[in-house]
Amino acid sequence: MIAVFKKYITEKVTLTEQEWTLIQSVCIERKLRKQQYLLQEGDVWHYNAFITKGCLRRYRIDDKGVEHILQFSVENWWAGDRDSLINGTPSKYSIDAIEDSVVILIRKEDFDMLVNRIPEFRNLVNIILEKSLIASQERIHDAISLTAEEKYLGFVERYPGLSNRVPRRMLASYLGVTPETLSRVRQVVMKK
Amino acid sequence: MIAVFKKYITEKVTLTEQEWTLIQSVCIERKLRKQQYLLQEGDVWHYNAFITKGCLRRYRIDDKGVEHILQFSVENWWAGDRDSLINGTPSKYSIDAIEDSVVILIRKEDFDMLVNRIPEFRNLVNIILEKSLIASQERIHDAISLTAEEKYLGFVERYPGLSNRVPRRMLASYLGVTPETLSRVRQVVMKK
DNA sequence: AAATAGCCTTGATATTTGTCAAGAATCATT
DNA sequence: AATGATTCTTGACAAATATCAAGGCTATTT
Repeated sequence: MIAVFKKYITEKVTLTEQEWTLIQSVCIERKLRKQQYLLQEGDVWHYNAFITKGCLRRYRIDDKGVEHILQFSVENWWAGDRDSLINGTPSKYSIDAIEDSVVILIRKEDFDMLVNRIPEFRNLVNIILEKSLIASQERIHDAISLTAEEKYLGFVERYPGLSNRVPRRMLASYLGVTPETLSRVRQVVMKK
Repeated sequence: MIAVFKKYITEKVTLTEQEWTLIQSVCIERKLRKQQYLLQEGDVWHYNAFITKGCLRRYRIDDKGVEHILQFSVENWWAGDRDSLINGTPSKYSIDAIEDSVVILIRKEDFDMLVNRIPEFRNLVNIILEKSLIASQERIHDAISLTAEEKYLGFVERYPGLSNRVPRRMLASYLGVTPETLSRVRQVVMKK
């Protein structure tokens, strides 16, 4: 499964063979069964996680016990809790697998080492950060501006395929509406 | 006003005198009258902007002509449109001054040069990026999870002072509610 | 200080979304 | 294939928020 990661990396940057060997040497592959936790609320997060297979979600649970999903991560994307990682604080989030998944973990110290030793890797990481931030801004815009229907259609357009892959109640949670509302929205959309 | 920027920088990282001189040499100071644009929708953004005085807002206007504010930036914070800056695409946002303001502009090429020549500066920029991303995640959570009242109280708590500094209709726009709703929410909160 | 314009609030009403409950459909396990 | 458990949908109703309209307040300009 590390081949997926290698493909991802080498498509984005050109590395020497030694550099890739160095990266590979700090990669930890971990399988996750559906429903299994990668991170539980309250624990401190020490890794960067790259998904080579499957789908994960990061979410929080409010006072009333309702889940709110901040992120879905599928193959070729990253997961984790930056806040906990950087500040060393207990995580407010939980991360678990929506499908049987495989992730590659790189410990924070190792990741920092890679960033310092491989300039191309640093660039890549920076670009990912920038893209994440731009995407977050877009999501904030949608959250404060759009109706439930617009949010749903926007999601389907932005992440084609994913809307059929995640359970509806989770999609509803991600969009910030109830499952019932999403169900009705979909019904209306179908008729058009 | 550049003294404000120097103070900001030197409080965060230690620089040699030459390094600061280099930074200063690419700083462009610009005054903005209240209401004046720093960036207009459709234009390409080429800078990083640091606010030394005043308050700016970044916003979008939807099909119905309604403004949606993505960000307020006050003294000692940054403004700009990363998306346009990085991708060279026309901006979806406008940025203008809520108060008479002073900003320091650094052209993209110059900024990249600083990042490459001054390792400490690169670190600083990275930390800012990380913090911005963490804050964005927090805002997404609030947007999809909280009621209007909770959003308002959260804002007041997170940005004390700012809620009295920006016009209420703009605060409402930032929170994703109408001015009328914010007005009513505040009325309820006052009584408690 | 007067005039003007924009902003904020308040009320009445409409719309959207949430809540609760029940039945149907789907999925996982045996 | 049968069972049970979860998820999804649908309906009736409740609550939250938006819309529209009017009046009062505030600030800016003259």
